[in-house]
Amino acid sequence: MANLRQLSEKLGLSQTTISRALNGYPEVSEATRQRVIEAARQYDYEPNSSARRLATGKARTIGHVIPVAKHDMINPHFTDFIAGAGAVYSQRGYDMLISVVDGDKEAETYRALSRNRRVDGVIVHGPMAHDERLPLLAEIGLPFLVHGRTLQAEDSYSWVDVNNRRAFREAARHLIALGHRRIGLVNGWEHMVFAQRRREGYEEALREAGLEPDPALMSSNEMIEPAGYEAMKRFLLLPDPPTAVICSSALPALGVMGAAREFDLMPGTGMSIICYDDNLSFLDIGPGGMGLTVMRSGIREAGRHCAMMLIDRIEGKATPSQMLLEAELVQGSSTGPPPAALVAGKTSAHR
Amino acid sequence: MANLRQLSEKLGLSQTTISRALNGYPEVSEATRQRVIEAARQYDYEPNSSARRLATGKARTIGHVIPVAKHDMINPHFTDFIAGAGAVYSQRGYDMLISVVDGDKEAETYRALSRNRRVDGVIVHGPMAHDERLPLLAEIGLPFLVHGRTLQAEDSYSWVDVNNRRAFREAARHLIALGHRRIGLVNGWEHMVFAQRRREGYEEALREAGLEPDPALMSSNEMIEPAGYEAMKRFLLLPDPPTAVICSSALPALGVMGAAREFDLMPGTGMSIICYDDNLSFLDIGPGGMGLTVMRSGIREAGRHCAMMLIDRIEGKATPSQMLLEAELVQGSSTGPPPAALVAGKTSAHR
DNA sequence: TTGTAGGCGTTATCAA
DNA sequence: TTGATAACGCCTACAA
Repeated sequence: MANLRQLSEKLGLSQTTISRALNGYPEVSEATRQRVIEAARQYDYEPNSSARRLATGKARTIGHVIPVAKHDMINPHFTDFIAGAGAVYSQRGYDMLISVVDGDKEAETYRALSRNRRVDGVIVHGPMAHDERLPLLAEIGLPFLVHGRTLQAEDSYSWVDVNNRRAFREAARHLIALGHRRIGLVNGWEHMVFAQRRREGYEEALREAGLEPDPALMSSNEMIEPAGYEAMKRFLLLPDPPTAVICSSALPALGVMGAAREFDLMPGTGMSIICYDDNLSFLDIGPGGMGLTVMRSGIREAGRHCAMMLIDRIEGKATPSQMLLEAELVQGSSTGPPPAALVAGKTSAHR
Repeated sequence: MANLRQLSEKLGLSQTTISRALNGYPEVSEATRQRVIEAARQYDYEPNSSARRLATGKARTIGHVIPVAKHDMINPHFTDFIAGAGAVYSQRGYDMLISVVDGDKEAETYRALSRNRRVDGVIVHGPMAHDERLPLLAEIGLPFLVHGRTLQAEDSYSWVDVNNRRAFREAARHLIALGHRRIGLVNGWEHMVFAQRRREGYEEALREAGLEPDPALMSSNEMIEPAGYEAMKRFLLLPDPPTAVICSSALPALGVMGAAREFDLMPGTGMSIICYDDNLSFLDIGPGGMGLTVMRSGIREAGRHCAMMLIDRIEGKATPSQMLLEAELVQGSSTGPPPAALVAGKTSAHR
């Protein structure tokens, strides 16, 4: 059955009543409602979404704008994020609109999305320290939620973020407690705020243990396999190489492991490794998979939270709000006391 | 400016004329058109998409349905595919709708998408040998294009696929020409048609060289790192291990490399490796990246072709059509004559 | 070349 | 509890 009118003629009821029955309005009698619902199923009727959107003024759609330059990398974490967010959209009757645009057309795209009324709100990905998208979205009045935080006024907008500073501080503390004094950091690009925060957490832990952060033991790069490999190799060629390393993500961790292996350093005994783990579905680096000790906070859950909070906001069930997720340390076999400490018997073995 | 009526009042023109001017109809005078376009820009007017969709009956949206079970893996190739498809959608004024649904609700989702008129067509991902989605979509009359092929009547529907059989035949031939006789295959799950075709191509090449395919040298599994590792390890523990291996994808290739390294087999001299390469933006396994010899066909281009062909079809510019992409052999440093042949001097070095 | 009027399929207001 | 009727904002015959 194509539309309301036809169904109403079939049933001898007005379109109004049918609409009300189907949309759960209270004023329609239970008998009528049942009859309508039954008929809708029988005749395979479903409201036309454009018509409904036009009438209600709601798009029931959330947008994700993905800027991509020609041969740009596209963030592999995105897949799992949208798996989480998308599941929530489906449950709550929203559509997910993904807009892949040239890197320099992002602002323009937000403007168009808003003018068109194609979306009720957007999720902002990969926030920079000072991100021009936030004032833009505020100006055009498009509800948004940021996955991550900027350094702008934190409580003026909605976000979902991981406590990256704490995660990396805890990781470093864990290694320090095991006896490590030379700890490397394989980080992402620091124009991404989360990477900055991660370094800060790492440095905090070092300093509170009386260790001075050494720039030679830090790298900031794309979070991909070769970047991890190169960073680790550079570390290991130092006169005073690290006995442990903290890595920012699963992909570079593969490179880190590869480099360690080239130097015959077994994870956990020759070299301790802790990796931040987004719990990517296609790359299980933690115990159960590759067995690394990880700081874990699932990016799928982050996606779910983002979707829920933005929808609540759009539906007026919440005001701008924030959520700080904590990463959890999961013991694998890639951490242990440093080789020197083992020999000197300075530390008791963990576990 | 919110809508057409307001703009028409501002300009002292009818809504009709403005609509025509903006939509490029020929009958409006050039002077008027310029004036309208200028005013639209100035007042920041853009047509409401729901209204337009309702009036035209076109959604200008392409759907992608992604079935995901609770703790399922979500295909990492998807990211690059949608980067390619999404770029085309943007250029041609289409929206991309992604529907993440429970694994068992896929059919229901297609039905809803169609009844609602939310999309003009869909891309079908990950076709099975006999895929029930195709008859379903044909029945409900929703235009679709398959990324890959089923074993159903190939010219009855539109698809874009890689010539997987040929790619793997060529890869195997290349290794055979180098002198290899024991060649392993690290494949994906064979309920995916492309994996079947890959094995067939591999077996063809072996047979034409008088080699009998050995089940002990084949594995079929999820295309992730640990699967590659386990398969390779199993191969290497055989009494008569392979001297070369063909791998289905970048992620398992990492595992294959890792296992080879554990056995002190250098890629290219101790162990030849050819990998099928989707040219994932975040994992460059070919020359320039990890340096493997690869059979390459970019999945982003595949996404582009899918999008273009489906849109052409929807807009009546084309009938159902098919496109078979060829993978290209790209020489890296992971292939060479087998160690035994080197010693015996049976083969001249390649290149 | 421009304008009038009706329709697209819903939802929402007001009256019965 | 139900029903007319008027939006919602655009497109498109048909008329001028």
